[in-house]
Amino acid sequence: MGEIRSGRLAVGERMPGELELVERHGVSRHTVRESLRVLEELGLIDRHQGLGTVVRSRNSSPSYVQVVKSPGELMQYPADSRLSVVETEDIKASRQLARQLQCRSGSLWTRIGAVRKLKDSGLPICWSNIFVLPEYAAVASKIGRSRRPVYEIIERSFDEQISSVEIDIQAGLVSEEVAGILEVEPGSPSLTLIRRYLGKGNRQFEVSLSEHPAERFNYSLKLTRGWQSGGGWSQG
Amino acid sequence: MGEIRSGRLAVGERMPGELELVERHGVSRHTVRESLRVLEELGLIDRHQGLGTVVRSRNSSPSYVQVVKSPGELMQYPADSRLSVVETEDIKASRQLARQLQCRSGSLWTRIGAVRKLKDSGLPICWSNIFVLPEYAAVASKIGRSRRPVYEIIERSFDEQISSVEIDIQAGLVSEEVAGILEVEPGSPSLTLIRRYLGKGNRQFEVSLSEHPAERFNYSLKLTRGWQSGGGWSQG
DNA sequence: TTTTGGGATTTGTCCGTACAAATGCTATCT
DNA sequence: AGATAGCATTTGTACGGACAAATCCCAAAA
Repeated sequence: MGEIRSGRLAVGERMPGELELVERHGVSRHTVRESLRVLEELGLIDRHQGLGTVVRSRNSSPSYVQVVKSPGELMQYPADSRLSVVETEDIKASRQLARQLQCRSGSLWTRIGAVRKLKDSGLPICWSNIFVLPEYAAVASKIGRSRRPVYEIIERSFDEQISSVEIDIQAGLVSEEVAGILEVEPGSPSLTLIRRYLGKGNRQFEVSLSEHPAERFNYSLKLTRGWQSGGGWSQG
Repeated sequence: MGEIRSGRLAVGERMPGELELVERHGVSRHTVRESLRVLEELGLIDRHQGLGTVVRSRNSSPSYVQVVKSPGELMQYPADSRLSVVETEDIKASRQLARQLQCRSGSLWTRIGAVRKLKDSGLPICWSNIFVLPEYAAVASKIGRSRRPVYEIIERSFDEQISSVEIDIQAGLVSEEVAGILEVEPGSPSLTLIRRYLGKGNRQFEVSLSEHPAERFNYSLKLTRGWQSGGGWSQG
């Protein structure tokens, strides 16, 4: 019933209108519309009132997805570890820092220097430079009071909601500055994570630069095979 | 219009039938059915012909997803780089190696040692120990002949299909053994990726241990907010 | 020449009808 | 008591109709 095929049309081309498909296939408009709805949900077509239906893609594609319940899961720190603030300051991003933060040179941030330690042993597992928008500077006083990640404290304290997270992972050597805080030798290997949190309007509201002694932290991810169907996804 | 709420019913309970909802809300059956279809696609209800509609869940949950078209995108190497085989051998996994490969101690693998270099300058960007099942050992002769990743060569050459990929990321220092091949000082920082590829029946068929000089490689990922809807996902 | 308004076309929303398929319950038969 | 058939209920599929909203094109007016 109403087997609609877009195989003969190029991507970007206009499909026959609903009423033409009704005539052509000898089915009701209801049936045509139902078939088109499925195709749209599969991401194969775009439908526009007044304009018509355009081919978007010839086939739906398999993909691979990693899914986490919350960005907090991305941090992968032990539950019995705590972040405590060491220092804060208001800064203007230098060109070099702007490159790391992926923001405009000269833009204003509040920097919060903090160390994360295991609760029982006091072993430090990371040193973080957390940059937040100045309008969120008050978050500094709440860090360490709860186990919530910083971004989440911001979400709850201000009118903000995460839309995406970007993470860069690099290897390096612990500098003299940070070696004492982390209780390691300067020059020992470290894993650095730069996490950029984007909120409403895709505005970047927090960037965390976290350096971890190599033997105290590593990072894992898992992706499973899934299928894209027009703005939606199914896991295989 | 046909605002259907399942808030008052427990999971597992039967919802009012379509015709009852028609009466109750004073809309047509078409409208009721459309609303129920959306709820079903969100995974909140299960509908059964002759039986009725059952509540499956109270809410759909937000999540965060990273989506890539193929596991090849995960490798993040420059397009103009090539992998070339240096050595291969059949091995039995020691206890230490088994821990890294996450396989049984004593299990058999074919190890393929290979270096990845930039094509033009010949600059080495990574040293890989690639472990494949012995039945896939013949893949070694195909590496370097095409730009396809190893797992994909295996997929195409044998009856295998990826179901998931697991990646561990660690920092360390380049050893004497590998320093010459990578043309860096021993003890300089490196980023190591352990990639485990699982195929049919979730059987692990390839594990790659790849070590990169820190300044020649880093790793990025991006997750965006999405919604789970009963076996499917939508990006926010 | 540019702008505006009207008409044609197309998809979107909601109404109604009819019949089929699936499920469960009850009554009757063996 | 167990099996079978019929009926009621419920969802599934497809038909048709009417009107609204969005888009584009063309002709007329400024």
